[in-house]
Amino acid sequence: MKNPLGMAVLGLLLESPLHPHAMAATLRERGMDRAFKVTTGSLYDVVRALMREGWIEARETVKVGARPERTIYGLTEVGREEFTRWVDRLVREPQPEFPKFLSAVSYLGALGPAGAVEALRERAERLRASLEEMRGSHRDALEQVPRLFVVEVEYAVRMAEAELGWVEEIIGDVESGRLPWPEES
Amino acid sequence: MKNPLGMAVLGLLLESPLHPHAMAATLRERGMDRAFKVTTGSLYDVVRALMREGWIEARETVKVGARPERTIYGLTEVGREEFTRWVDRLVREPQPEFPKFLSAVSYLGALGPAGAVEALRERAERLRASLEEMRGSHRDALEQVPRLFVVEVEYAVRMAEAELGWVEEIIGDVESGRLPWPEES
DNA sequence: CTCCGATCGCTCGGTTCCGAGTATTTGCGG
DNA sequence: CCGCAAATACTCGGAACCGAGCGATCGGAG
Repeated sequence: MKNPLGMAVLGLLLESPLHPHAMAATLRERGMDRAFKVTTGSLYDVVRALMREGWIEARETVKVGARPERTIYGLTEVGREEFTRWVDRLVREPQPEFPKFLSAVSYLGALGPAGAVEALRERAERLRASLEEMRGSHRDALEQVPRLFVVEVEYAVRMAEAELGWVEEIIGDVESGRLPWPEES
Repeated sequence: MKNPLGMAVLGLLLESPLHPHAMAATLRERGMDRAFKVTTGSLYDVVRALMREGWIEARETVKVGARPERTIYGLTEVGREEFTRWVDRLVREPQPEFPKFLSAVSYLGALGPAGAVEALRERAERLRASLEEMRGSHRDALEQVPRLFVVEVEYAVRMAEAELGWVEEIIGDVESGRLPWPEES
């Protein structure tokens, strides 16, 4: 059980039993697909895995018309406990992560001073746009639900701001010569 | 070609031809394994993929003693170009990422106010430690190589600082009641 | 009433990932 | 000079991932 999508599923079932398709739909409706990579294929794999572990159980399988059956899953007692344990662990222990931008920055030199500035400028622009959007949906959401259910957006905003700040600073450093390009390249 | 490890490989071969094992060793020596997930299995897969694309080519296969053969790979002209294109793309376009902490924070509510504070405290502690370590290795590295080759550490530090700041703030908000827990739970 | 696009709900299978295992060689403490 | 840990170099196969596809149904425009 590594896939965080499993955590999302447990979190949903905490409220009420659901069938996989409904899980995906709900997750997307609530905008949680910004925090969890929800793809149909993985979802069914994850549900199967949660079954194997005994953290969820099939409650009933309903057949409406001639459509594929829907199997409705609910949380077990163990699942309820494991869910909190899971959240707790991920909050406590920073995991080694490998964001693509970190990789790219490791080879920023390859772009040359002019190229680097140009590319960073475009990133900055895009970051500003996505920040605007996040702030908007945060405002909207706050009118519907308590702040606690929106903290993850606040976190995302904060991180994006930090990145934007850094990008802008580096642009300045390159242009002012505080970040020189060594020789060749 | 999705795996960023491929980018790392190209970046290394830019300097000189290498065999896979040496790539892994060099990557780790330089601490680049903080920016790239370097696992042996994936490495050989990635190298094979780069071959398929024609971005690298086998230069020679040497046999020393009775050890497994080492196949030494070098960059092609195409590979050199694709490398910069790759870096450029990743710098320009923020990719949707799914850090585990973001997932966890989405369900912070599940821990209850006291539990959340406790867990966040521990995270803060660990973040401070890892920041200390990063700052140290940044200082050390700066004495050996130009700043350009260490910018990715500066980025990592900046992001960790932002996260730490946010975590501390949330702890404060929970304790002061600015982030209340709605009803039950 | 009939056609078409959207929605429903899931399966399938090809890629990708990656850790455990394998087999040799070198270095070095005793 | 013996033995054992560390380094050298890669292979293998199971697991995870995920998008394309599939077959059905529903809603509503004409």
